[in-house]
Amino acid sequence: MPQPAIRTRFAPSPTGYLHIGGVRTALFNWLLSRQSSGQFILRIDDTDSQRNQAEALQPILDGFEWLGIDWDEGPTADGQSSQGPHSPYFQSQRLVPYQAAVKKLLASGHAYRDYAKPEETAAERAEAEKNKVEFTYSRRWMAETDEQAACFEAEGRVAVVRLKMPREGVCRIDDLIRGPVEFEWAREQDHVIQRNDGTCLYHLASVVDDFEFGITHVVRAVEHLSNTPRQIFIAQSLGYALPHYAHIPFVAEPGSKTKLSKRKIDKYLKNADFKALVERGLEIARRTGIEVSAETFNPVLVDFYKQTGFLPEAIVNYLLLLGWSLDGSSEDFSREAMIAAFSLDRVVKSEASFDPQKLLSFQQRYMHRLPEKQKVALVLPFLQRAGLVSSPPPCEISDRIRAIVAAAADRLVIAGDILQFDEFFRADDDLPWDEAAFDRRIVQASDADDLLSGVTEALAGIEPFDAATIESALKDLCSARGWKIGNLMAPLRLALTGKSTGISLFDAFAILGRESCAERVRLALERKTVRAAGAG
RNA sequence: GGCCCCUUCGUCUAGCGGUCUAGGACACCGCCCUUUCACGGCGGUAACACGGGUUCGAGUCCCGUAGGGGUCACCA
Repeated sequence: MPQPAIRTRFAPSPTGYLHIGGVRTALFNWLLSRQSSGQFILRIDDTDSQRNQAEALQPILDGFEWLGIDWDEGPTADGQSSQGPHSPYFQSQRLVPYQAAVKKLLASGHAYRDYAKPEETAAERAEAEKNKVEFTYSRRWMAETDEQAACFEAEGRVAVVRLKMPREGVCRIDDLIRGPVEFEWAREQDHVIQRNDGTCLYHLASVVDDFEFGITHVVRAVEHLSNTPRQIFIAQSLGYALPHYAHIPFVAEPGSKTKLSKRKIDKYLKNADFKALVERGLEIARRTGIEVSAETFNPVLVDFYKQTGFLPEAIVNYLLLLGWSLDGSSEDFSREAMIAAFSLDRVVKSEASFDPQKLLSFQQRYMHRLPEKQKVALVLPFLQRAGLVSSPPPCEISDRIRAIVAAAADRLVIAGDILQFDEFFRADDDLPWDEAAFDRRIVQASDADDLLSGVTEALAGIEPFDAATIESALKDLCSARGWKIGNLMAPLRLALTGKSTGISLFDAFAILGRESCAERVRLALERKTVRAAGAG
């Protein structure tokens, strides 16, 4: 039996960035629409901002595109216009239907013109606060007739439009995730729906749009649960059929239950895992010449993942499981699988905290499965941005990248990690030395000279110059000279790469080639002499 | 503060009255593999917030308490 088409929406404000929690909300909406062959709509909630909108919207659109969350109706990819049967999808361009709704509400007596000055309502609030009683607006400056309005206007007052909320009874919401939730109408305030300059506010706009766009399911974060009654009041007063509501828990801070916010980076940096991820990203950014700070470049924002070379599939899979599960053990979901399996009734009710390590483990899994060819394609732009490889890459460099990607295997977790293998793309005399390790294993090691010169001699006779042959040649060398292979590895790795850890050393030999290896060993010995003299 | 929501290992979660001496994943700790670092294999530590009910029987149902969170704008 075909399911009725579900129309869902995600409504970002153009803030200039895409928040990871927002992505999860969007993902749940998207999934729901896709499994019913319905539509997912992107609506831009910009009733408040007059700022540079296109610019602030672009990162959001780009983020969704990168993640593969596509929308059927909403802004065009460049954010300049709308596409879809209910265009436009920018709230800033929908003043006419909003004002029509306000007019209707006014006519039916569900709203009224209020001529109070902001300081007058503020004073009423303060009074209620002082007396420790619940604030209920006196409606003293309410105008229900034109006559009353004229009177207030004669005093030089200007009106806003407020909802005339019920003052008895309860509002019952049958939430698809939380079950029935009740609110007393009397505790609701006469919310402003139209400002004194004629522009409309979010709640009114949102309800009108949800109706006009034919939204069947409003799936959003729990922080909206307590303002659902006023939206229901607006919808019912306008004669709209109510959409289904589903309030999902928000994404919480690492190790906490507080809502994840991009403003509290300093706090999250105290979490070791979060900090490690940020630093890893910052290092990649530094090497690729992106000017960023932890403020604007961190795992709360989607751009971080894009810029450091995460796989969108891994992020989406991780986010799917943050607050939803199919059963106790299924973790791998392809796009098709998650569309088929997702359901609102298996959304967890409590907040889920963001865990950078678990995200990383998903990334590792997806990277592990990625065909080598795709890994190479993923990694190349990072090398180019870092200035280690030209564009387009010379043929022999492509081979080298392929070889390094293969040798790096699972050491390459995010694409930007390729920059840890920069020594393979540098000139022999341009290695970034690990000074401390070099001093300890080569300068201060009495046998380093013997070992390294021994290798230099052996190098010439290795044929073919591949990892397996090199390995057996070096092992032969060791047994001939009575060395332990373990003692040889550390100084040799340092000489060849400047580092104390990395890919298999035999692979490193083969990738660098005979001449480079010989040259690097020679340079290391030369460097040892210089440093030993300097120390003495 | 009022109202509303939430509460199983450190974290994400399974559990819809008996099969739970609570299962899986990440992390962590051992061991194996190994030239380093990873991967992998094997094993281990670790949780039902508390108190009352209901019931033959409660992680599972009900009521309290505590804790956590959200929300109370001419923001969205």
